[in-house]
Amino acid sequence: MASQRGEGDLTTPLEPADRERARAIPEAAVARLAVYLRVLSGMADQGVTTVSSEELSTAAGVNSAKLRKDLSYIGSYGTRGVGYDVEVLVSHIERILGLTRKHSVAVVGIGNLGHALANYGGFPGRGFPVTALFDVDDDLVGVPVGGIPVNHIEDIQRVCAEREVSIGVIATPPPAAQGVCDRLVSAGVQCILNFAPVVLQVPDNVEVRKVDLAVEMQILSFHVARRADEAANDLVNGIGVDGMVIRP
Amino acid sequence: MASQRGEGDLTTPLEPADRERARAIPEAAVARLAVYLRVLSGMADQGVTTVSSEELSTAAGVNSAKLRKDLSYIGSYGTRGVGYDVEVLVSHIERILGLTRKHSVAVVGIGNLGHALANYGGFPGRGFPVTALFDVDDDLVGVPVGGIPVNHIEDIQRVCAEREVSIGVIATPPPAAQGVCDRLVSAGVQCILNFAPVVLQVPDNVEVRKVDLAVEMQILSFHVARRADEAANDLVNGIGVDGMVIRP
DNA sequence: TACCGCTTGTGAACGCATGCACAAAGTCGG
DNA sequence: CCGACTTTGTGCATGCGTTCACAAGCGGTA
Repeated sequence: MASQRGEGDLTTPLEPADRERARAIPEAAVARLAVYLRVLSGMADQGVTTVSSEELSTAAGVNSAKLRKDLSYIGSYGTRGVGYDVEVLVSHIERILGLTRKHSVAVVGIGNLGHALANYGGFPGRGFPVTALFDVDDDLVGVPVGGIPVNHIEDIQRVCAEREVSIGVIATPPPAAQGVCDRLVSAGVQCILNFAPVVLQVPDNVEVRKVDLAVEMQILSFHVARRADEAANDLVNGIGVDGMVIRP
Repeated sequence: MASQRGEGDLTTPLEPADRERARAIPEAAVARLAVYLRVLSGMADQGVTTVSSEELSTAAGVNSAKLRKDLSYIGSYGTRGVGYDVEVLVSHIERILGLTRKHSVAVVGIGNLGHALANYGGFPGRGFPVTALFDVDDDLVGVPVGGIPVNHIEDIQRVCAEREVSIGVIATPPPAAQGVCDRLVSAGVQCILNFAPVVLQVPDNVEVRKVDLAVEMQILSFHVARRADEAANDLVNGIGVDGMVIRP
């Protein structure tokens, strides 16, 4: 048990054992870890010190076995017969997710969405300070939004370097997205969160996550349609909408 | 070829063959179909009439085999040796995704994000008109946002019924989310898009999709950390940051 | 008409993620 | 100190999704 680590030390960030684990964590599990972390933080705020996999999993909306497996990816920090120490788990997940380091965020495209993002003011969950804003519109340049003055998009490279931006958020109209993305990449940004409904082309060393409202809506639409369809289907098969069989 | 269907006819929406297929489409494939649809629409606008799986797949950022399999879920609409007719594919995907019907959207929580969403004015991709806005703040009630006056949250049930809302969007602060969700559900809304960082509890017949910025950021953070870690690891193993071996 | 080249559609193999079920391991009460 | 109870951690089986590879099918050409 020779662990316990300082904050954001980039040269020796994790013990070798943890390091190999970090490689092996499935993407899906990483997303859930973030959810567990939020639930755990809430519990810690309420003074809860210990939690079982059963409690935590229901609060996070997953299967308890899945939860335990997810936690096992990052090591064994529970006590059999008791559960998990909330504080320990929180700090351990934070370390695995790299949250001991601050991640400076730049938002590009200060339209409606960009405004909303900038005004979140330090992203939800903290640890993600927005330190730079960009837009093409000269009228916006210099105007402070959420306390930060907007820079012109031409200055991306310089400003991102100065402020050590590690995450770029693209909130531009679709046609501008790829160009902005290219600039962010050439400015050394390796992680991009893309709100524009465009498939971005990036080099292998850059990580892109996309948030696509249109796609989300259309997935919901699909389910509406499927349901309406099943209902119609059941009707012609003699089953009423309430599940009662009409013609037995 | 006894197909071709009218618009949003809820009683006989799909041919039996299509109906069974719709059940079987994997969730992941549905999400990609929405992406294909967008790419195809763009192509159609540029006058492209035919596209091969290879072209379409690279434009959509996926493997060509995956694309063909995805399309096979919705039927065989390609021509061997030639490719797919863009128009045919567009209208077929639209039908499968249920986009021949308009889906009325309600946004709850008119803060920064709610404003941004309301102002999108008919959601990206069209076919998702925002027809109702809600907030608890009395000062907001009656104020038009994006052309639609805000209603008080107490009136959700009545207004949603009147305007036949089929999709509810939750953009409230976290503590309010579950309450709002419950009201939407009791108002008969069966599809919810949740922007609040909360795990919603809903009955089985309700479909929830969540957009969680904090989680997205944390996933990116994880990759930043993993990368920094690999770099450190490679350094101690004698591999420089540019991939060159220092001590062979 | 018969051949050739191109592209689709899909059977089959593979790999990843999920869920089950249980042994291991710890606590607590007597 | 021991035994009963609780909860973790994980080996294993199952199912889903992705990828490969190729036969089937179509248009163009001679």
